[in-house]
Parts: sequence; C-alpha cells; structure tokens
Amino acid sequence: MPPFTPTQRPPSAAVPPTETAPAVDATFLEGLIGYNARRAALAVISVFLERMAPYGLRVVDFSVLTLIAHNPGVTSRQLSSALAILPPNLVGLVRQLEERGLIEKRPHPHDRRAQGLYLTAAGERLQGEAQSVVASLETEAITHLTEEERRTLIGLLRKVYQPAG
Amino acid sequence: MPPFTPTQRPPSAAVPPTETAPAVDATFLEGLIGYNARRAALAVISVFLERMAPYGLRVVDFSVLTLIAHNPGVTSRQLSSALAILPPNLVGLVRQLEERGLIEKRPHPHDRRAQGLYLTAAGERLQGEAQSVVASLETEAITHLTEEERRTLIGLLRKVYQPAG
DNA sequence: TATTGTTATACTCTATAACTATA
DNA sequence: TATAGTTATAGAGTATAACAATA
Repeated sequence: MPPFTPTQRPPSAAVPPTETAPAVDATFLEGLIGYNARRAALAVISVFLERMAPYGLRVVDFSVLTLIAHNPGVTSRQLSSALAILPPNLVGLVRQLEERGLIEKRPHPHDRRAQGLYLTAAGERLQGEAQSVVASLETEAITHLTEEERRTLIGLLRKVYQPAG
Repeated sequence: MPPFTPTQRPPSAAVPPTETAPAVDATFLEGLIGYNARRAALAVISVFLERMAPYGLRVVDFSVLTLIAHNPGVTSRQLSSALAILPPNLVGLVRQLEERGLIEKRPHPHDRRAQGLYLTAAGERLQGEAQSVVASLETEAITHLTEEERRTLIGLLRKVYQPAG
C-alpha cells in the first residue's frame, strides 16, 4: 500500500501557468488510466496541501497520524508495510512528529525490540481536526462529483489495483 | 498537466512484501479518492515499467516520445508545460533520447531561439512499438475492467481534475 | 537464523537562480 | 522587457547495506 504522496512541497507555483505556447496534442496519453489517475491524484493532493498547511501536515504526516489514531500501539514496521514507506525513511518522519509532541513511543507489550506508537492529547486534537477537514474536502472542494459518482469512482479504482479484492 | 510518472525506477522489489506484521486498519484512507487514485496509478505504472523495460523507456521517456510523435516539431517549452516538467529537468531527458538516436533537433522555422523536436526513423519505430504495447496493456493486463467501466473511470477522473472541462 | 529499529549513504526527482541568445 | 534553452545547484523522495538488540 503506497503512501498517499507524490510531490510534497508546500503549495508552490510548480510549473508556472505558461499558457503562452500553443497546447500540444496529448490525446493518446489522455486515454490512459494511469495518466488520468495520476492527474486526479495530483489535483486532489494539491488542494490537500493547501488546506493542511495551517496544520503543518504533509500527506505522509497525515497518513501516519491517521493510521496511529485508528491503530493505537501500531509499530513502525506496520506503518512501513501499510504505507509502502521503507523503514529507514520512516525514522525521521516519526521522530519529527514525536518532537512536535504529536505522538509518543511506548514499549511493546510482547516484543522488546518493537515500540508501540500512540497519539498524545495534542496529537489526537490535531489529527481529529485534520481528518474533519479532509473528510469535507472529499465531497466539497476537490471532487465535483455526486456521492454516487464518488463511490463508483472509488470502486473502479480499487478494481484496478486490487483485481482479486 | 503532470508527468505520467511517480517513482521511476526499473521494476524493483520496492518495499518487500512483508506480510508478517498484521495489517492495520486503513479504512479512512481507503475512502479517499486521492489515496485510491494514487494506488491505481502506481499499480498501472508498475506493470508499465515491466513491459517497457525491453525498450529502455521510463514513463517520462514514453510520454515525451509520444508527444513528439503526435506533434512533430514540438518545442522543449511546449513539452514542459504539457507534461508539467520544468525546463531545466527536461534538458537531460531530451539529451539522452537524442544520444540514443531516437529524436533530433531542428531549427525552428520562425523562432531562432527555439528548436523543433522530431523522431528519427529509429525513434518512430520504437515509439510505435511502445505505443502498441501500452495500448494493449490498457485493456488486457492492467485494467480488469470492461470497456464501458474503463470509459466511465476515465470520465470520472477527468471530472476530478478538470471541473470545468 | 530472522526481525525491529536504526545509521549512513546514494540515487532519482523536483525546484530555484541565473546566464545566453534571441524576440 | 520577455521568452527558449541551458547550467549549476539545492532540496525532497526513495533506495540499499549494515549494524545492535531482541526474537
């Protein structure tokens, strides 16, 4: 399961809207699912970054906080496989959230190698607010779809990456 | 318009299938369009990279070759805005394709600053083969969707990133 | 012997600043 | 003054190897 995160910069200009040059024919690419899926993901994530800026959260940060919120005591190794982030790359991310006082590590009950991750009170507050904003974004600003279209879209996307499921 | 390209490595293990740790509850993330769009794009691109390996093409390379094929004489600046690749990052990419003998630069008819990009004979051969493979991938292996579902999916994705279009 | 978490490190991708030559 | 193409460079993101502690 991949991280919900391509380019994670604060909302910036990124390729300025140079509409000067005449548009090119991109018909073939526009007929590909991967191309459209990526563009849609980038569009959604762009709005996501704007709205999460006040909370100082990138997409990975939100994903990690949300998984911890819904899975108290989850280990770094579990986050790694759940978000397709390699363990070494999770170290700094977790440390930063810890230094911000949003999460804390506690000894794992059965395995002294592992550490359970938990939200602090501040972390729960922040994650809760962020999740509300994201939930409303999903229907409001980002997606110009009816609720039925939204469900259809998610179902079809799942079918693409989970042929069996 | 973004490049059709997240992680562009040759097909590698990427986060080994460590199914050891029990799965975590990712329900909330799984209900988000951006999350699912990204996963679908990654799944499609993963197969894409496998099939394009024989041609030595990454997704960006294919995108550039295809745009040049369908827009002979297109400029680097046009590719930049069409694929959301910043001009400096396009220089090396174009140079490599040129060194491989797949494309060539010719002086622009009206603007002596610009250069028109064209496929060579070898480039046309390669791009043609690659495009065929990609086209068949779209219906066969990757997408376990009916043709109607495929069209619905693309339509809904467009609606997400092109609210007006 | 295998796994958790970690350090160190390298490679790719993406971004900005600044230059040149033309417009 | 603005644009096309380029160089140099910095910063994210992602990858591998190897280690200590524990299983």
